[in-house]
Amino acid sequence: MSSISIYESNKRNSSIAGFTSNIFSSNQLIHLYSNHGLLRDAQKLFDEMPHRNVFSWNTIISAYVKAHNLAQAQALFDSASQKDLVSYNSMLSGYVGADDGYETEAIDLFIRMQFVRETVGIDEVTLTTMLNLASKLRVAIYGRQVHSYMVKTGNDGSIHAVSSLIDMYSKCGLFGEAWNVFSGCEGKVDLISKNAMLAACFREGKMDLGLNLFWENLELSDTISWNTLISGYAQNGYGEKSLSMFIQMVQNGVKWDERTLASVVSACSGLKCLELGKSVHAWVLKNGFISNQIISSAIVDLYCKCGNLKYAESVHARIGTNNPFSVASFIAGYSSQGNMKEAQRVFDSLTEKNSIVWTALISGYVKTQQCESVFKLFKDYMTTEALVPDALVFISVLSACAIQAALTMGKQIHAHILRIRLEMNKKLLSALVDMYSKCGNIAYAEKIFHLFTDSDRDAVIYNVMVAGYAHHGFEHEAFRLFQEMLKKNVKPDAVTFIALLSACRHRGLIQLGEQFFRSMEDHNILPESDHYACMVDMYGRANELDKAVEFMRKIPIEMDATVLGAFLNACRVSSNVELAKEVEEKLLKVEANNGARYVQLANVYAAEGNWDEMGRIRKKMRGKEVKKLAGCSWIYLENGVHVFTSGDSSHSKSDAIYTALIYLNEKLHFSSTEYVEDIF
DNA sequence: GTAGGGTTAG
Repeated sequence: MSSISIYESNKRNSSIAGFTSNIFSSNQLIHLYSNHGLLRDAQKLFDEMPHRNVFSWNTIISAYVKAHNLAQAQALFDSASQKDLVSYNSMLSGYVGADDGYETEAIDLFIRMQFVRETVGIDEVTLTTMLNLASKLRVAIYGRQVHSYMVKTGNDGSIHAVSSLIDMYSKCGLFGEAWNVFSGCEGKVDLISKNAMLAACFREGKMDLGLNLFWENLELSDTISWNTLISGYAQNGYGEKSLSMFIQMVQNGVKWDERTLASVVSACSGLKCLELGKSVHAWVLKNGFISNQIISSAIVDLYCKCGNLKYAESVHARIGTNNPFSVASFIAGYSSQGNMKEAQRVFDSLTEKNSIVWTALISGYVKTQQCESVFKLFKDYMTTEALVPDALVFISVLSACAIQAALTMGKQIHAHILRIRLEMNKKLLSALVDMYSKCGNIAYAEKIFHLFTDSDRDAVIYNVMVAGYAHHGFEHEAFRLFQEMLKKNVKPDAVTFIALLSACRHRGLIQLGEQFFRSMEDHNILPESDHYACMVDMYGRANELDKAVEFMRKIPIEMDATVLGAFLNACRVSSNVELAKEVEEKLLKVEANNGARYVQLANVYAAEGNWDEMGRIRKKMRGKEVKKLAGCSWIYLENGVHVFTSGDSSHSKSDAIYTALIYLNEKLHFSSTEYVEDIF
């Protein structure tokens, strides 16, 4: 109604004031139509204008940019009889803000602007728009170049520039640079740049820094600031803090919106808190928020994370869309239940696949240790996907390489990452260190570890390197690095101690192991079953069954198969069949379907020549129809992977292979004899 | 006097 009355008054004005006023009011009206989504009316009015000025052209171009009709915007831009810097900037922001696929056009237009710089010019709007392109592409070198361009042309001072720079550096993985920009303009920080810095802190996992920033100047905060905190905590795995921030937000009388709600749902999923999630779901249904795609896909994710895929399917079906985010949740949900068939099915059902679903499926195959499927999918991803390569995909594939000890593949992926100049973030570097270490190349792992600057070294990367040293038998290096970690005030976590305790158990360093275990309390880390299992295994390997028994008595948590299995091993080493029998019952209660456990049990009895007991276990195994997967070795050749089990003769060239093996064995024998002779 | 650029959700 309001647009009609303005149209009426516009007609009246034009009859009084003539052309200039007519152009002015028409421009305003076009803008108004566009803001209300009435693009046809806007176009009609534009077409009917007897005279237009540069504002008319810019307004109609922007109208099409806003409506995401870039083809039409571009056609108007190309045919416009009057063009100025605003026309260029409007078109540029259209390309940059497009959902996908206009990056080249944006760069081309920016280059063309360099040629008309004398007449049209380039200003801060142009450059902040280009910063957006850099953050969208996550390519820090572009962002840096634009930043220096801004400095050179004196376009880096305004508050618009500051928030864009913070956002760009943060999204490109350069938190330190973002912080430098922020702290370099103290005094004139506004709400938006503060919010950008808050988001940067939480993106980097620096929650305390973000929280301080938030409370320091509470007057300078709005719904977006609160939303940033609530979602930031949820995304970093602090569901409870996220929910308590939401409560504080309500208590402070701050208006919340749909984004707040989406984050609250995601906090519930993180906590696997089905009850609370369900009540939020009910509330969402009652208040009509279910039509919001992001909220409803967050609810789908909630049910998937809680393992209730039936509920998730029904919510998904009711929304009835092709939403890639919900599909990614299903893929993760089915993967965590080991059901890759269903995961693959929902993936295949999606017509338009984004990086998120690719990442979800690939990491699903990694979790279920189906590495060949990972490599095959990765090939498809690289050849069919026109998207910006996602670091998370590379991280997943690198961990598949680590599982398979596929060094050549890992090296190729590393080279590829360098070639496409993917920004090396911490997670990617950690994945590389882990890959090289687990593929047996500790020297390369070390090299990459040293690429981390001191301030970049967090607990995760230290853990990877400490574990790497431990696995390669360099326990002194592992302990040294742990000391360094403490000295640099990096807080060790549960994983750190698993690495340290493993180093001790492999070397029989009982006293040191006990010391590490006790010191966990000083670091406020509660031992988990893996730690207990490490300790039991340590005593077991050192033939200290008494100590293992004593330790077991003190374990305050319910013992799972890892701990019991370690104890069983200790019984085998100390040839104690009686205790083995005791633990057998408990072990088969908690893990009745793991074939490997039966074999382990049978081996304990067999080692003592107790064939009756062994036969009994074998029978038990048959009755339960459990199988143990045969241990195997494999080799990568040009045309793929070849898997061998002991005494395997199924390979088409097995005769030739065994002949070569006999020959190699002889060679090996000779050389090891020579080696021994050298020493003595 | 009108038109273009900055922060938060799955």
